[in-house]
Amino acid sequence: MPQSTDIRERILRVATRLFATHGYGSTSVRQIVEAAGVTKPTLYYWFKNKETLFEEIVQHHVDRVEQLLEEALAADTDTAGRLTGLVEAMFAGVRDEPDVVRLLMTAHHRPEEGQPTVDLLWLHMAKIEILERLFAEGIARGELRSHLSPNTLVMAFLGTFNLHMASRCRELAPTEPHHIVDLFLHGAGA
Amino acid sequence: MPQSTDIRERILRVATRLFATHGYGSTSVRQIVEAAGVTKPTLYYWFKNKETLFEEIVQHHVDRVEQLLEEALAADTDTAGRLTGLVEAMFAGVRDEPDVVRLLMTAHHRPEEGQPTVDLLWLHMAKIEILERLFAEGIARGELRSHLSPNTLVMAFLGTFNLHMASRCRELAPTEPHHIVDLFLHGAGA
Amino acid sequence: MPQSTDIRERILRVATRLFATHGYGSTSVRQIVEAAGVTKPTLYYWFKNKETLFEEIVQHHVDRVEQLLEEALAADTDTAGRLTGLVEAMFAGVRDEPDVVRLLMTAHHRPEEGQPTVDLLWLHMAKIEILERLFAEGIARGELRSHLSPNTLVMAFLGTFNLHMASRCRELAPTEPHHIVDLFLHGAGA
Amino acid sequence: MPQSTDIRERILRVATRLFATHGYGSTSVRQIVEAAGVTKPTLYYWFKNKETLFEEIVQHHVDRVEQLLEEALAADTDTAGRLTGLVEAMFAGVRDEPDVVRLLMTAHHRPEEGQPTVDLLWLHMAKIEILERLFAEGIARGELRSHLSPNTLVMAFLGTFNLHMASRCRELAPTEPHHIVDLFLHGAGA
DNA sequence: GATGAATGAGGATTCATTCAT
DNA sequence: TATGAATGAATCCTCATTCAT
Repeated sequence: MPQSTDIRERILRVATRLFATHGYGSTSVRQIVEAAGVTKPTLYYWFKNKETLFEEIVQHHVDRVEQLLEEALAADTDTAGRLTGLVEAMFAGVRDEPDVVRLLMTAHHRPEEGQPTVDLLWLHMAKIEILERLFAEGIARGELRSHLSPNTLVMAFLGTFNLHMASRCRELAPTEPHHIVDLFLHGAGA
Repeated sequence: MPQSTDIRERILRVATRLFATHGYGSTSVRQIVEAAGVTKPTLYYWFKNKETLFEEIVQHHVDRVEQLLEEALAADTDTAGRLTGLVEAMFAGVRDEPDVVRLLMTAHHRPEEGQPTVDLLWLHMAKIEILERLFAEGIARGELRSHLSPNTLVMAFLGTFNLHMASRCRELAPTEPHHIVDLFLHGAGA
Repeated sequence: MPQSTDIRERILRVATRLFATHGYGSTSVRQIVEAAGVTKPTLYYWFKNKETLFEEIVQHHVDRVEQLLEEALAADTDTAGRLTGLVEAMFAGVRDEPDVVRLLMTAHHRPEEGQPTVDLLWLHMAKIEILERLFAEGIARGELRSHLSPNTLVMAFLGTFNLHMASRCRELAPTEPHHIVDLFLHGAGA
Repeated sequence: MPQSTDIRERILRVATRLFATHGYGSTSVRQIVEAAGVTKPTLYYWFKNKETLFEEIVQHHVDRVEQLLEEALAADTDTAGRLTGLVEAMFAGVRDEPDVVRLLMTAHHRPEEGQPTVDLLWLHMAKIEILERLFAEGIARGELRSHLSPNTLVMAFLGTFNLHMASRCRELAPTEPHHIVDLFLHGAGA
């Protein structure tokens, strides 16, 4: 029945994979429609053009990431628990859709000079804001060192975290989240 | 006489900027030659084709990064000092050539299906290997906690570090390297 | 009930305007249906295809023009009066549907090589025939110079006439028809 | 040698014919390059795009027409002689390049909504201005009736003239120019 | 060393048209 | 009657690349 929407979803799925694999400019509309098993006019029936298709994909996943962040912040535990929960949720998301990380790492490109569609900076800004609230609460509760700039904290946690997800050499071990948060909270020093 | 090499360098410089700004596939040879003020046959005189031009650029900067890593490792101080020196050196490099970070973040794309030219993974592998040696020495000297997997350490440090360089919102403060290393060594916990 | 015919008429009206403005080949079916507020299958329900839609429009206005010509010829006055009446009637028609002149001036194009749908020559042939009868009568009555070829007369009158209608810079003045016919009959010479 | 410019000229020649035959929108770039025996990139090497190719063609012939008009005006004879010379020169031009008339009759279309590239009105304005000077001189010399508006004179002469050139059913007879001017000056009335 | 001119292949997008509903 | 969804073929244009000079 919802055959129609299925086609849209299928296009989105294969486009995500292709954009993530080859990048925006190196992915042709022909590649997308052939992989999706549809014709070119069908793609243009559902999407205005290649660029808005790309933007819709990016925006969709950006929204999902922010949602995960909000949920982690809302958990009823201490900072360590919240951070662990966040990492676990993100790892699960990556496990389900492995292409997304790569896609988001390329989303800061501007297909057309002029309007910065989805900038990596902007992308991080949203994440950063949410994380800063989390860390501010942690400091207020006395669970985090107060003399560190919140931004420095965010950079350390988010960077660690991004790199873990980007480098999927080995499968993400279930105990990994604990180690990551442990290292972040207690440091590497002896 | 050095006129000739100047042309080559100019092509490399503008190509770096364009590849970093638009990505490999969204940068055309025409854009490059127009920005460099040369003609297309001139570019093809100096470089085999677009792909090898890209690879040469990437390889050049990868080599520079590895060189910085090696120098940091060779410094005659403790682990904290080495890490601080590394961050400072990298920050200096980014200050001089801001496009490079963006370029390297996109270098994991495969322009042509099949031959993985310059893979992000491979890129990190080299970095990781060097850093792992640094951390192994730190553990051997008793300066780092020994129960943490070296890989986890690398991910935390490298990720933090990458993100700092990628987000050049504010100018990198001179005291920043110390804070970064401090946080890495002593953790965020109170 | 008349709803249905309204749709047909609306399509004809906007198609006339668009064909006249952009020409046959530069007017797309999408433009027409969007301007008419209908869907594409609706247009194809009422008209076989784009070409027959165009032909029907052209034929409709060609018929109207010929009708005006016949009526002018049938008037019960001398040649001067008939010509004046003809110009007046045509001016009135142009005032009501200003797009038509432009449309007919482009109708001599052959959308498809091979089948000359509506040829300008053919269009003029019909007009010319009728006008030639008018002038032949004028000569027979001794109202027109007899040594001029009827064709030359037709060309002079029809050309003057066409150009007046095509150039709608200023509103067509009510006294204009008299001047046009006066000039045609008595010449520009002192 | 001038092989290069030859290609440009060949493109212009066949494009003129095709635009005149099918109209701007119904002539494809593929048709043009195939008829010219070149490839598409070659056309785009010499011309920015289809629209500027069209505009250049139109402008070229508009310029030629205005030049003929100026020359006719400069002739050292009376008004009748000047008009006859003008008609003869135009007929000669049409004989050499028969497509041009049809082309100019379609040039009032606006390929893209917004900027009225080459408008028929504008085209006529230039012609009209020059002819009005010619007629003004004729009136000043007492060779033309003075109570006729110059604009009416222009419309009559230019329209007659246009139609003669557009309808090339039979070859333009050498004596035709005299008849045309005779009719214009002395009128059709007995 | 460097270039004007050319090309085969492919880019994104839209065309006129139709089917199943 | 009317439409949402789909299509093969064509649109204009640009791609990376090369050759003769």
